[in-house]
Amino acid sequence: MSSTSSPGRGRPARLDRSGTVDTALQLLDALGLDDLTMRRLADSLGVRAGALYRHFATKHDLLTAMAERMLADIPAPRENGDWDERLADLARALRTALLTHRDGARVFAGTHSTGAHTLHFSDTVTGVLREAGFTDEDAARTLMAVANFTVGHTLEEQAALRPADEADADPERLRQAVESGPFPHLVAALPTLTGTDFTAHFEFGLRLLIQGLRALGGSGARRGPGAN
Amino acid sequence: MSSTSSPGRGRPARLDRSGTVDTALQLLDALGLDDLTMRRLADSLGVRAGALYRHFATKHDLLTAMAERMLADIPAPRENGDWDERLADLARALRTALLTHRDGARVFAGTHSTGAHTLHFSDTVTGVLREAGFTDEDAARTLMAVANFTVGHTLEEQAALRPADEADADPERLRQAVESGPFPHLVAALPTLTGTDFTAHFEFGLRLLIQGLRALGGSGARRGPGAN
DNA sequence: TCCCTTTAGTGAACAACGTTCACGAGAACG
DNA sequence: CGTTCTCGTGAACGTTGTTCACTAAAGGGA
Repeated sequence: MSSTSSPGRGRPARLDRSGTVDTALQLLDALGLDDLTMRRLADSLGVRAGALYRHFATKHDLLTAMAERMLADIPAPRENGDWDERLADLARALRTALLTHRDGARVFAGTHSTGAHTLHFSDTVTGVLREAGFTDEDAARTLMAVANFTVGHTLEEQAALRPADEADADPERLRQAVESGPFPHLVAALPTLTGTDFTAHFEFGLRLLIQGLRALGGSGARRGPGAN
Repeated sequence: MSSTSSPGRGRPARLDRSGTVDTALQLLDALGLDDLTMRRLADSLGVRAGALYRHFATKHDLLTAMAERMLADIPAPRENGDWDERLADLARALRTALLTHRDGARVFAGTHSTGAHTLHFSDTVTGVLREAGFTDEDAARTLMAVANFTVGHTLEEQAALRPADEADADPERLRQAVESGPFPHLVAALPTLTGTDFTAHFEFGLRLLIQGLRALGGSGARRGPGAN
C-alpha cells in the first residue's frame, strides 16, 4: 500500500523531515499516541532510533511537526458567504483535521506550532472576522475561543472513541455512578451526555459561540455579505 | 512546613489514598506534571514506589483521584441570581480550580473522574439550566460546551505560564514567525493574541457562550430569577 | 495468651522509554 | 584523488511505570 512506511530490507533508508512526519502520522493512526515511540517509528523507517535526532531535536519537536502537518489540508471557507457561515466552515474544518488522525487533538493540544499551515489557518479565521467588521481585539479573542472550544471538544470526542479496554469503560461506569448518587439533574441529562452524536454536540457549542458573536458585533453582524 | 510531605526519618509511613493525593498535588505544584513520578511521590511519603500500588492500580488512577480532588472545593454559584450569572459563576469556578494547581488542566483533561465532586459539579451546572427552563438535552450540551471551552482555555493558559526554558519561548518566537510571512490579519490580531490577560480572554469566550444561550432559550431566558 | 489470617511496604528486578555520542561508511566537492 | 561533510549505527545511560516474592506487623478469635 504505502511506499514510505514499510521497513523493507536492504533499503538504504535515507530520511528526511517530511517523509518521517508522514510515517509518524500513519503510525499514530495504527498505534495511538501512547504507543508511538521513537524506536517504533525508526523501525517503520528502516533505521535506528538515534538517527531520528538528526532531523528532530526532540520527540516534542516531532510531535509539533505532526501537528503542523495536520493543518496542511484544511480547505478554505466558502467564498461569497456571510462571516458566520465562513467561521463555522473553519471551525468544522479544524475539528475534521484533528479527527482525521487518532489522538489528533492530544497531539495538537500538546504542541504549539508556529509553522505556515497553523499560521495560515489563524490568519484566515481572524481575516474572516476583521473583514466582517469586528475589531482586531474581538477577532483575536474569537479565534482563541473557537479554537479552544474545538480542541477541548475533540479531545473529549477522541477520548470517548478509544478502545474500551483502557480501564475507563465510560458509558456504563458513568451511568452507574450517576444513578447511585444524589444527582437528579445529571440523571436527566445522562441520555444526551452519553450520546455518541458528537457532531451534534459540536454544532451546538459552535452555534452558541456564533450566536453570541452576532449579539456582540453591532456593526459586524449587519454587514453586506461577500464584500470581497 | 507541611506535615504530610516531608519524608522524615524513621517514620512508620502508613499510607492512605487521601493523604497520598494531597502530597501528590503538592508535588505537582512544585515539579509540574512531567516531573511528577511515582518514585518521587513515594520519596515524599517516606516509602518505596511499589507501595503506591497498594492504593492506586495505576498512575493514571492516581491522576484521576487528583483531578477529582481538584473539584472538591468548588463553591456553589450565587443563590437568587439569574441563570446566566449562576452559570458564569460555575464556569469561573472550574477555571479557578484548574488554575489552582500547576498543570491542573492537563491533569483534568487526561482523566475522566466519576467521583462525587465531579458529578456534583456537573449536576449543579445542569441543574441551573434545567431550572431556568432549558430542555434536558440543551442543558447537557451546554454543560459539555462550557466545560470543553474552559478546559481548552485553561490548557492554553497554563501552557503559556510555563517557565520559558522549555524550548517554546512562545511570545517572541510567534511574533517573529507571524511577521515574516504573509499573515496580515494575524499581525493585526497579534497584540491581543500575545496579551497575558487570560481572564479577559476567558470572559470573552464565556460571554459568547452565554449570549448564544440567551438567544437560544426562548423560555429559559425570561424566567423569573431564583425560583428555587 | 497464642496462633493465624490479613494488610502494607520492601527490594529487586523487568522491559521499555527518550536521548547522547564516538564511530564509520559513503556522498559531495574541489 | 583527497578531503570534508552528512547521516545512520550501535551501544550505552539514566529514568520511567509496574510486578512480585518476601517480610514485618497489625487484628481478631479461642
